[in-house]
Amino acid sequence: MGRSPCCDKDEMKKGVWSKEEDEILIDYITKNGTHGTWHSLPKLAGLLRCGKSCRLRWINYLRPNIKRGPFTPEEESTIIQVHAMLGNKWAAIAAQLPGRTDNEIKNFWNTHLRKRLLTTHPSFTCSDPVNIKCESPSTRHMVQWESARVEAEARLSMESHLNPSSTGKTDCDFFLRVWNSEVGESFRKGKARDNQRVAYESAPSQTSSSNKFESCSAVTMQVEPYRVRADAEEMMADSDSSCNYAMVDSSDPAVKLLLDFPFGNDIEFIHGYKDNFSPFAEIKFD
DNA sequence: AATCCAGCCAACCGCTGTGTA
DNA sequence: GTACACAGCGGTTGGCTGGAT
Repeated sequence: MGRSPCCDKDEMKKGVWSKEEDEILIDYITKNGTHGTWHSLPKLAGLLRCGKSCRLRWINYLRPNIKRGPFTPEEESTIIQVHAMLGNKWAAIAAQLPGRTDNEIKNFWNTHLRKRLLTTHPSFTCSDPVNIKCESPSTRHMVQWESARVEAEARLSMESHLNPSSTGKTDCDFFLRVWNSEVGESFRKGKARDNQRVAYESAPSQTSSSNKFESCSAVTMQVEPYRVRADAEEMMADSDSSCNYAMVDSSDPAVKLLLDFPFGNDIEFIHGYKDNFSPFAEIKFD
């Protein structure tokens, strides 16, 4: 088949954008929005750039609410943790950091975080998510997400149980925030595409996180883990008989990072309950 | 002062996913 | 079902900058 090029490259300007070009693009989008096609935008705006270039420039640099400057420690933690779960899904990671772009996060990871992790954890693998050994990416992600969600719910339920004065809206709901975000959404869509048989109710996004937290409580704690494992095992059997549900290696630095929450190490409180609801049941807790 | 080199980051390239005719 | 157009994503490149020699 073959496809016509997106633009006539000989006629197009490349390289760094000038201030004038930026102004033209901003002016056009301010007046007309980005509702048309990026393909036609440069022609309409009077720019000698291809549509892709305009889109990239707008998204990564010119659009409102872009956050510039160094990454905060909280942002770093978020990047490391989401990366530990998803791997090099920069757009998904960026969805967790308002104002940050996938390109910026990718660059930051490649120039700072990866080196730092390689220094502190020589065995660290840079692109793989948590080391659940399954050949099917969709299955692996399914297990990871469901596990993370269960653990987050458990954490919250336990915390509110131990601390009734808690509002239930703490930072330990990290995973649920992610789950309720674009990342979780894309995951759920991907899962639907995969046609897995797993009965999977629950779109947590149907309710607000805090509401869900208050309602899920102990029932969820008791039921979900078993269902998750059963579902996961069923999926393994369905999707790939050779797949080894060997679970994660606790020595994997990615797992350690995942478990190392940025807002206080509250992992201990689930130790006593790990057989009930830890998705990492085979991890040896210290 | 000149050169080299490594790090950073904006931008490009090529591929994939999705919608549509 | 097929071909195509387009948007979006992730990997890679190349120019710029600042520090070292």
